[in-house]
Amino acid sequence: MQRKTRTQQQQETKEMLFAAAIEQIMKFGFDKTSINSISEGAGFSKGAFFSNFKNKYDLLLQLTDKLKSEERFNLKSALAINNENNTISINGLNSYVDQIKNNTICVILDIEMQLIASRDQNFKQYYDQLQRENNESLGEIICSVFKSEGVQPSLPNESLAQIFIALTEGLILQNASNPGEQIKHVLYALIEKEKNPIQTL
Amino acid sequence: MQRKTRTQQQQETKEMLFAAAIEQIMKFGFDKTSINSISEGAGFSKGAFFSNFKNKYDLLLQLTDKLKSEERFNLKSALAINNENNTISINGLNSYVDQIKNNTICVILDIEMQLIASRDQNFKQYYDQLQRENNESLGEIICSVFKSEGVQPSLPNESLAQIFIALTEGLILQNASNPGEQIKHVLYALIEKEKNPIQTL
Amino acid sequence: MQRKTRTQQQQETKEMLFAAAIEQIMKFGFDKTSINSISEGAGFSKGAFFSNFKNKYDLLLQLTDKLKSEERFNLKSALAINNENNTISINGLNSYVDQIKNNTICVILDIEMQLIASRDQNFKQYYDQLQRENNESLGEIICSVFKSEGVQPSLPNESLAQIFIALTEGLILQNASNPGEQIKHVLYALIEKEKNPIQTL
Amino acid sequence: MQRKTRTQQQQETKEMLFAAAIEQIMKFGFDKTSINSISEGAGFSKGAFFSNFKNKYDLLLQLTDKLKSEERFNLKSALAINNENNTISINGLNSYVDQIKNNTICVILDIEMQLIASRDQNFKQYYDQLQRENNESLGEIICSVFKSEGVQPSLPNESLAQIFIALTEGLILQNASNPGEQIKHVLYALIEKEKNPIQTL
DNA sequence: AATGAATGAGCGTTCATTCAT
DNA sequence: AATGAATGAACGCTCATTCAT
Repeated sequence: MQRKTRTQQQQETKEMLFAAAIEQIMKFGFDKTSINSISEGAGFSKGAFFSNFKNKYDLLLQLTDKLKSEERFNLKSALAINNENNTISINGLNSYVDQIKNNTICVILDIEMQLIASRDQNFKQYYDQLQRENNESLGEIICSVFKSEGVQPSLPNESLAQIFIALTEGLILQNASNPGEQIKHVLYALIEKEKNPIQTL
Repeated sequence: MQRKTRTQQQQETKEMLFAAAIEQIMKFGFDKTSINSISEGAGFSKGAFFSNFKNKYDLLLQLTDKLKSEERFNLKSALAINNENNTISINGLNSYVDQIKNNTICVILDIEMQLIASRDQNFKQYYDQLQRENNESLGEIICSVFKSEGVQPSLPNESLAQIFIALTEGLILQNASNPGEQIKHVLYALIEKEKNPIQTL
Repeated sequence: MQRKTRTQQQQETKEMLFAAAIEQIMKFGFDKTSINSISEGAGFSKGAFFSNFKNKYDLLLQLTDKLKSEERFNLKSALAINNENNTISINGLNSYVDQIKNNTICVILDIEMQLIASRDQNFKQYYDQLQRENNESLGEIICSVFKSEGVQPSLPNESLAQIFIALTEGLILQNASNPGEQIKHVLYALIEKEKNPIQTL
Repeated sequence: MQRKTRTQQQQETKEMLFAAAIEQIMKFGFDKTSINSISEGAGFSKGAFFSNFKNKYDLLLQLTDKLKSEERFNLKSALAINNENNTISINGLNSYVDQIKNNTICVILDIEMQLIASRDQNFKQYYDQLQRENNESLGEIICSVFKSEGVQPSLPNESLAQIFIALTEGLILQNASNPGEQIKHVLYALIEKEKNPIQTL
């Protein structure tokens, strides 16, 4: 008796192709990652790739969708916990930052995607649409941290999310020594700023 | 009497190749930019390219060197003015930010280079060495701004530079709506933070 | 009670595959017609193709057989009518010519097959064997026309058939404006020639 | 001292590529002839092909142009001789027919091209334009033969040319036993027909 | 009988690089 | 110094074919 249906098996193949693609795009970049090496990295031949993706660009779209979905799931989970506790402490964000910090793969991949988006209008629309939703969740989370400190951010949630992402990805890309500490430093400063609103620089 | 010496002519050829390379790497990325199209974009044939660069990788090194040198020159100039005035006001940085903000080309190119560096150890060493010096100057400038507000940054100059770059490049890459404003917002917060040192979050 | 036996169903599948194959080979040529697109054109997947044909070459053989059989059937029918009437008038041939003229599909397909035959000895033998029999019938028919005009052709029947086919297919392939008229013009000339046997050019 | 200039050498390369292409398209057909095998057949690598042709379709266009030009040259030469003698005897055409008869290559290639034209509108226009001019010359030649027998053809020159080509190519494609004899047989008939204009079939 | 995932050879094409000119 | 023909590896992709279902 077979455990796996055909559909399951194909899903597994696709997951292995995704995994190999992520690994290689991270290592070599999208352009230098060949369909052949993705397939072989996943333990298949080229044909398996084309049974699962229409072409290389389709892989990019599906991979972006997958990664952003996972990101969305993680963010929504964090928000769900927030709803239970009614607040997210800075310590809560700390662990998130630390986790992201280690996740160089995601950072490099996301920058790669943003770079592709900056050069390909079609992909940009696709990427931005997925990113916007994630930014909303991320913005809410950061906003929550502000509120847990008793302040209201004067920047819109989207900006908070973008600043957070810029810092996280930028510092990791620059191989900065303590990205997590520095992100927290900036966040503290932004929260403190709201506590002392009398700034007239 | 010849107007241009041979060396001058070659230098001009090289400059045109650099210009074409910058334009195309920005538009298409390093991998998708071919030597042929760079050469033709500069008004020459492939041969001119190989008379000026050992190979495609050599172009990357020389281009990085060139761009980072120019950046260094700009930063040193800013510092020189600083030495005259003994300080750089936030307004001084403002104009720098505004200028960078418009300079999407440089940002995309620099991110491309950092991405390449993240995947190529040899290039990473080359890039980091050039970047380190620039970070020092940039750090000094930002430090100066802090001092002009009467405070001493608690972060090392290098971190200040890296945070500044992360914000600038990250926000531009994300196509954020007011990158300049947001960068300033963060900077003000960091300066304010130093004014109210009693943070114990 | 089942309407169709299994054999009937399979035969229907095969007919649909034949129809799709004819359409696509005509449109794109044998080499550029893929098994996949034939199958999908027939409303099936690749699997149906390989259940009905050993491989692509086998389709070619069976399709040739099918088309030549149908041609043979048509020719024999025409001959049968001839046997009743004891003669075929030129007008009888006219309608045949007119019908062929419109049947560009058959012409293109037949030329395709002859071209393949000219390059593939195995297929050539297969094709020639089928064609020879059809040429005999066609030759008899044309001979009949001569006889209906009271003359005996001096060319062997096979040559008459080959000339007739060469004209029909060649003129259609060249997109000549009135292929039917021209074919008749030539036929009349050949018949007239037999009426005036004193040619000494 | 070098005998061959660079341009000459490239021309020679191109000629060898043409020769190899002709040989292989004749043997295997256009679709089954690969750029690689053409190049290797000519003694070069793939790169040489792409230095001489934009792509495979460009080869088809240039090859068609070349072959039709040569054909045009031959036909014009035959007409020039005609102008000297003021007439072309049937014997003159005989030798032409005999030569064509042996030139199976040209026939197969031309049918291949007509088949491609029947499926590709762009190529059809290109081919037809070249063919039309050749048909004019061929029509004139055949007309001349009629005149040398003291008659005026009742078919337009273009039709005469098309009938002649249909017979030549069609009989050769069918592997008919004496194509030359049969073509002459038909031509004689057509000429005789003009001598006995009272046909009322 | 029919499906369609997977194979793997092969194709057209691109492109960094070499080198004779 | 610059040209551009030629090389050959690599790429994205197609497709006939196999086979477990």
